Amino acid sequence: MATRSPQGRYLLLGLLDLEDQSGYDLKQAIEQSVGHFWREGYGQIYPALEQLEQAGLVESHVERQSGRPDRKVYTLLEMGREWLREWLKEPARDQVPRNELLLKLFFGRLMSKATLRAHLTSKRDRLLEELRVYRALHARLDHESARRKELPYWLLTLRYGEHITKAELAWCNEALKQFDGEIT
Amino acid sequence: MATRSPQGRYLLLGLLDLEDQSGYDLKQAIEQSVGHFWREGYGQIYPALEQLEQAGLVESHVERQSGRPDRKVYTLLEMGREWLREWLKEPARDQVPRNELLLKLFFGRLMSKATLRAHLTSKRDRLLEELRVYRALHARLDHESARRKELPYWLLTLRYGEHITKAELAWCNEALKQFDGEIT
DNA sequence: CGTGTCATGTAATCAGTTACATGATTCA
DNA sequence: TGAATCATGTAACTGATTACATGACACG
Repeated sequence: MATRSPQGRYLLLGLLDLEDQSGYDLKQAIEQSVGHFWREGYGQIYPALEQLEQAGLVESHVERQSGRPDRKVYTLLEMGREWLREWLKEPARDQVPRNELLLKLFFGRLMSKATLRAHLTSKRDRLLEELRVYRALHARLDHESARRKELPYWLLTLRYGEHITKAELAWCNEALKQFDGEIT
Repeated sequence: MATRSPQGRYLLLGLLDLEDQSGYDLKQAIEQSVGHFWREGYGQIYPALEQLEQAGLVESHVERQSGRPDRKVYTLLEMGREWLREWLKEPARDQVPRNELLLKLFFGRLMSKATLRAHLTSKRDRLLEELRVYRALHARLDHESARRKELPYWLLTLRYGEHITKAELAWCNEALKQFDGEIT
């Protein structure tokens, strides 16, 4: 496992540092904690866990369950914790930007004003929904994780999302105002 | 070419609609026009152009040059323009979010305050630089493209970048203030 | 004389998504 | 009876990045 290996692995290490859990649990945990800025599917998680185990960064044991499938629960090993710490020190690279909406709007001259507005209002709706999710998350964090030492960091990433979403919303409304009423 | 084929193809069609050009030109054009929200490398562009030609959406002719390599210049065909228009009507999907900086900050408890601040200040510096680029782009557009019909759409995407970057900057400063002075 | 620009492309690798497969239990 | 949840995984496909290869000219 080279230093430049996929960042998703470190996410798994980081979550396992908080709590022992299975691949299935990890998927859930990802959605609920970092889901607004990072996503992983099972197709990434399960093979990654196996590789991490082979590399000696985590270990696993099978928990037998009655009535439902057995769980394979992973534990972070000291070596894994060290890899995680090392990774945290390295500078973060910006993701390659890829914004499909902007790509379409860039060629906005080729579409009708109605389509243009539809793109923008649909985006605005999704943004409003996102804001609601953030508020719920915020409330849940304040309530359930009030005394966790990690809380300030979790709030930091949450506030990022709120800042960005509000900015997108402002842009959206500004754009809609600009094309408001224009026909053709 | 199915409807869900890579969006980068449509970018090529869109740029070819503005002007006939070569793969090399397209790379340059991408960087200078949509570079802040979309990137493509030669490894994508050249094969894509060939596929577009085979699909009958563009055509090419070779321009001989003395002293420098020949250019293969592509032209958008009517069918390509139609594909482009159809694509523009379809709703844009949000990209999968992947923010490496936030991923690290989420596990901020495992790093020193110095590292945390280093991550944030480095991000802030990059954001300030981005803002400068936007200002330059803004000026160039106002000056060089003043009478282009596409200008309002180009400005729309530019303002998006400005909004977002400013929001990120505000978040960054807020975060730095929060961890200011904290040692350990 | 080395670096950068112009110009086109291929091949190898790596990453990511989607679909598929299994199978018991719970809930409406 | 059918859908959702729990739980693990594989295989196929698609997409993206990186490195490599070529070669002339211009600039300092």
